[in-house]
Amino acid sequence: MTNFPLLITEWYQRNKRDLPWRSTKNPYHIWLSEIILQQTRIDQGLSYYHRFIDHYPDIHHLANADEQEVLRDWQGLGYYSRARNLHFTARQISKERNGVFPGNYTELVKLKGVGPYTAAAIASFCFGEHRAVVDGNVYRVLGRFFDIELPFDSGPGNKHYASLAQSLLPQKDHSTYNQAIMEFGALQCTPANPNCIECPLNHQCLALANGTVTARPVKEGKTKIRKRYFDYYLFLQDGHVLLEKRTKKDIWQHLFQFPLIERSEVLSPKKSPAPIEGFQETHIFELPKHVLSHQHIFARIWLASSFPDEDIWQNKNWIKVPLNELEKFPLPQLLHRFVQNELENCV
DNA sequence: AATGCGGGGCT
DNA sequence: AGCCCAGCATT
Repeated sequence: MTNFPLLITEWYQRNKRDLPWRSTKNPYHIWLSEIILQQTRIDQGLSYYHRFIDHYPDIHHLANADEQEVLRDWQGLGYYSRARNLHFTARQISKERNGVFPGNYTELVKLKGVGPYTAAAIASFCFGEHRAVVDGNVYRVLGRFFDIELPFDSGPGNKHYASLAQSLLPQKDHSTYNQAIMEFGALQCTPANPNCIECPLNHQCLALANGTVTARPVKEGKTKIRKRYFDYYLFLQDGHVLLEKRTKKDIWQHLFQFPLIERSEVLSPKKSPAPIEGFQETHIFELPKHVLSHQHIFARIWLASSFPDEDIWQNKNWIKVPLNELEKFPLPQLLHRFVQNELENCV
């Protein structure tokens, strides 16, 4: 038996941050915050949370918005399927359930974009269900305190962590404890440089006693990075540009871009063929290397000061967009930055 | 069970 | 350069 939950909760009362979703049980607000915070740090997601609350005060506003508008508000946050699932689920709950969220884990986990973690969080925070949350923080805190050698990203490891977390969940104030263990992982038992010296659990932490703190939790999957080479073609004439929508199952699906040709090797300006008949570039922008979790993208933008004849590209899914409407189209972050920082120099 | 999906921050 | 982040959907 351990007083682990009590110590975690007491630490939380002394150290918790004041965050907007901590002072409500509104399922719409909690759900929105949890979707935004999937694989995303609070510092990065907070402004997006405020923007969505501002633009879509309740779930019906979100349901009645256009998907492209939602994607535009999500621009820069990454994992864009979250935004599409958010919008889909808002429409579903608004139309089919009159805006009322499912009230328990089993029903919540059926929603698109809501998995075991998010369903547990909503069930616990909004409805007081006795259900332990298991996120990256929980893997780390439990993996260290109990010095768990089982990888958390394996089948057996996943089940072990889930049942351990559930067994530790107190009967009283379990919702607060769920918040507490995640906050403890985010602020005290951090991935790098955990503050073990001042930790209230340092006398009972098995990983600290065994000198395995930095080795916990164990993960078996390793990341492999792919290099990609993108040639964008920016046709700029009379205050208009050509855009195309990404439709393939690939990065940035459903976002827009300048017409793109992907090369299989390092770009050679002399050998790169023109994207279309009559293309004549006037400038080449080298974009900074775009570093993502599983790929590095080397991109350049070829600028042409005139459009090709429309009958040449009308069979492609390219659209002609006035520059002052460009901001309505969700772009990948590397193109958004280019538009913000460089495009005005071309016009 | 394994893989793909963003962008930012840290070591 | 590699790992992590209030994970999930797809295959």
